[in-house]
Amino acid sequence: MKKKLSNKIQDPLLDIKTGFFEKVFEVARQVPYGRVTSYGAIAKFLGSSQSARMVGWAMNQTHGCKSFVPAHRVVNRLGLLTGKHHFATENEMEELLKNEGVEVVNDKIIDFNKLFWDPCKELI
DNA sequence: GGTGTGACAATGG
DNA sequence: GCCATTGCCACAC
Repeated sequence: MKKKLSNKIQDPLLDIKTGFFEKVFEVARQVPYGRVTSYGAIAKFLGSSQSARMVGWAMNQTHGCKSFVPAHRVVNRLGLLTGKHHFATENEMEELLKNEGVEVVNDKIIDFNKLFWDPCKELI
């Protein structure tokens, strides 16, 4: 039964068509422990700084991704956990960050500027 | 194949 | 400094 018509974006490794998701996942996995990054940073690293939305979209696929992607380390440029609602539980993202030593208050990362991890500079 | 949308970002008033 | 608008690419319908 080949019913994988709309399920094509289930495996990022197979998504070598565009390679966009693959890059997003790869970068996301390279985020060090206790550090965070923004969608724009990843988008910029991918060469599509204006397509930050796609990064968020890619994160949405991480749910169906077999490999673990630290999507909790990826937040918007304000350090706000905008994507927490997409996790299993809203607390999960916050707890994960706290577990890594990241201070989170009101779904916002404290010292986001300090914890910010820029793939363009760090991951080269 | 056109339209809408999406976990954003940058810009303008 | 905040609200509204625009841009952007890929995917779902």
